Amino acid sequence: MPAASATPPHPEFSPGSRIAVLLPLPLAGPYDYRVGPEPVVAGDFVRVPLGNREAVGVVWGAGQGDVAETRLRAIAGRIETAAPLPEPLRALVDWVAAYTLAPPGAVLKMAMSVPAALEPVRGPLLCRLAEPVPELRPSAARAKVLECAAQLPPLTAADLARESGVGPGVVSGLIKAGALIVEPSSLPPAIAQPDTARPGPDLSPDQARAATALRDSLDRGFSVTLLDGVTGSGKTEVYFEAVAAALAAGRQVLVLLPEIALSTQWLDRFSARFGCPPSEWHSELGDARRRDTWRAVAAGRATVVVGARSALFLPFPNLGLIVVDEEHDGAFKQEDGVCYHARDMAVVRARLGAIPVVLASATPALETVANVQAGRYRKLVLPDRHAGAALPTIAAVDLRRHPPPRGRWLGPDLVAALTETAAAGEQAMLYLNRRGYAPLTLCRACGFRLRCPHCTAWLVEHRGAGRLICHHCGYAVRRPDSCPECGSEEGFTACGPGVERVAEEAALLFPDLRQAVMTSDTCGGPAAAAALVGAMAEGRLDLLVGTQIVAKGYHFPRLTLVGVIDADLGLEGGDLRAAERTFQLLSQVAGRAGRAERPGRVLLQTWQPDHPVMRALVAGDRDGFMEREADMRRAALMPPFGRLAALILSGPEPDPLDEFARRMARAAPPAPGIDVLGPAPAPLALLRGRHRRRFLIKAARGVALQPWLRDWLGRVAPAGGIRVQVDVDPTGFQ
DNA sequence: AGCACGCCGACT
DNA sequence: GTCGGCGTGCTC
Repeated sequence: MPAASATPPHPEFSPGSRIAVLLPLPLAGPYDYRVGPEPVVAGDFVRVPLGNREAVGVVWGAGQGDVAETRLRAIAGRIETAAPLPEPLRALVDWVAAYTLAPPGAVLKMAMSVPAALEPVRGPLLCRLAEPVPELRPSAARAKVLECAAQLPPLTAADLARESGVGPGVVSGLIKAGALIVEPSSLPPAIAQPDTARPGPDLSPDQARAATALRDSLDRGFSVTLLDGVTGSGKTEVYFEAVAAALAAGRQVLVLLPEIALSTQWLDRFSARFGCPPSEWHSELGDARRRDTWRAVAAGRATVVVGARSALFLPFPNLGLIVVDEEHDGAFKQEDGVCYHARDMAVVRARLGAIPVVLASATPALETVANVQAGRYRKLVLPDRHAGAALPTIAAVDLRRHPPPRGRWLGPDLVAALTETAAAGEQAMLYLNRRGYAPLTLCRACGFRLRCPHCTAWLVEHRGAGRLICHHCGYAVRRPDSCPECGSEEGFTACGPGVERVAEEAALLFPDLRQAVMTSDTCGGPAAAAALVGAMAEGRLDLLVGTQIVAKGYHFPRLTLVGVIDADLGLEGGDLRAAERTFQLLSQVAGRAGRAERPGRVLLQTWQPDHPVMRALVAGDRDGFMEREADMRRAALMPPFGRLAALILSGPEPDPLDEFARRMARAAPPAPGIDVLGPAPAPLALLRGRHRRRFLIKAARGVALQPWLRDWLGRVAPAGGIRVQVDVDPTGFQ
């Protein structure tokens, strides 16, 4: 493998010495062990005794020595089938653990997510004839073996000897002489290698300039480049050129996408460019594919991996480029377990591996924009849509002046636009970021609202599934016959719209249109999503009604109208990033319209057409909007101009939880530049049957937040089933 | 994460 | 009188 020198050598530890082994468990740190009779190197996977069982861990470095020599136990053995965990990945594990305050072993667990990959390759070793058979001293016994090997399928050495009627020594002699080749019976599945020699598409001058700049960054160590291009500007084609160049240089490439399971169009484009699909990495992968892909990455056989955020922890020995596409997308933030932001950690991984990282977006995150302005990230701009297509026109529809009829959600302007689009034989999309039929159901007699017994949330009616469902814990019930509160059998009223209800209304108004609903529940798997996307792209549908998954990077050439049912939806609930996120989502949805010859238009139904988000969208003033957002955050010393951490306390009973929260508040060590806000009920005060309280910690930019948090958390010990979760740089409202 | 140790309800 | 529930604590 060329350029293997990119990975520094692994320090070796001799037999009998004391080493640190990190186990994929939520322990405070690595455990010390004694090296057995064989030396090991840092990164080696080893089996170690742990209590009365055995665990697999990774040699992390020299022992720390804080455990008595007499308590030290010896390593049970080295796992020989796996290459050592590459140094940059070990460094990333330590970095992420220190930054997120997660136990290092919990982070390592993400890098060892496929235990089966470390098991020895199954199946017996089989012998087959070498081609060509080398010159060797002939003998009758050897001739018999060679004849059998030529005529029979591959056999084990013992079987081959028996079939040939010779002793086992003859066969092993032939193996030693190179006339027989021994291979495991279950060969790793072959992975098609991308063809970098295939010519890429014709690039516009802007695209070509950006592609050249990205290619040039490949052999210059660590760098971060924001690829900032309007929707439909061909960012993918540009970074594909950098991918091709990295592959041609013999390096591996990682592309992170927010929702890989739904990215069939991306996969098609990759195959069209490189002649074969990339390796995929996401949670929907089957066990066998996961295991094979992990091994292929570790062995350097998988050269391009496209994956969700967890792909960041794959054991690339030779990574040369990382791309984070749709870098602004909230799906890159992991909210449970180890809370990390894959975009930011991709930047760290790139720095630790001394390689470039490309962040691509039409609506970059404010954090990224600030990093560009501070000179930490470079920016490449694609100002125009590809192939002469124009950006769609965006108009706000004032629902105060032109409301839909009572109980309806499509206003007269949107209905007129849909009529025109249908008459022109073009496609339309209706966007509402709310799954199900209705977000709230209440009793006709007493007004009681059906709520989840385990969460602070209303039950959402899913009429298609015939259920009321909690979107937070998955609790589902059939619609009750009588009110659980007053017992009335008068029935229930559905309040507010979900996509199902909008689709129902559209079907009523436009019975001739071929329509489909696209949400995470209607397209359960990648195959169903691909089918819907394919039907839309090929014009077998006229109208697509969907949640935010319809916004994700799809290219529907015949789509000219996008209607946003409730543009204000994301603005509720004092979230720091509500405006920014709404702007990004609506820009992304709007960007689906008019991507080919026909111009596109977008109607935003809103109750607040004067809101800065709506004004900016209508005026196409992204940069002005982001500047004003930045000004507000700067004035409030909020991220990225200050730092934020959230502490979520949860427990089975509210009273002990509140008592613990008060104890925590008293224990907070005073420090200049750090403000502790709370405790307060967390935004979901009850989730999955657990009560939740939240602290927000606000710190100045230069303050070392993690040591302070560690100090604080060390002063109080939760008990009675109470758990404390730390989220450094929280993004959602948790 | 496992697995053991340790204190309170329904059984032979 | 025991078998077994899962709460708390330890594993180099």
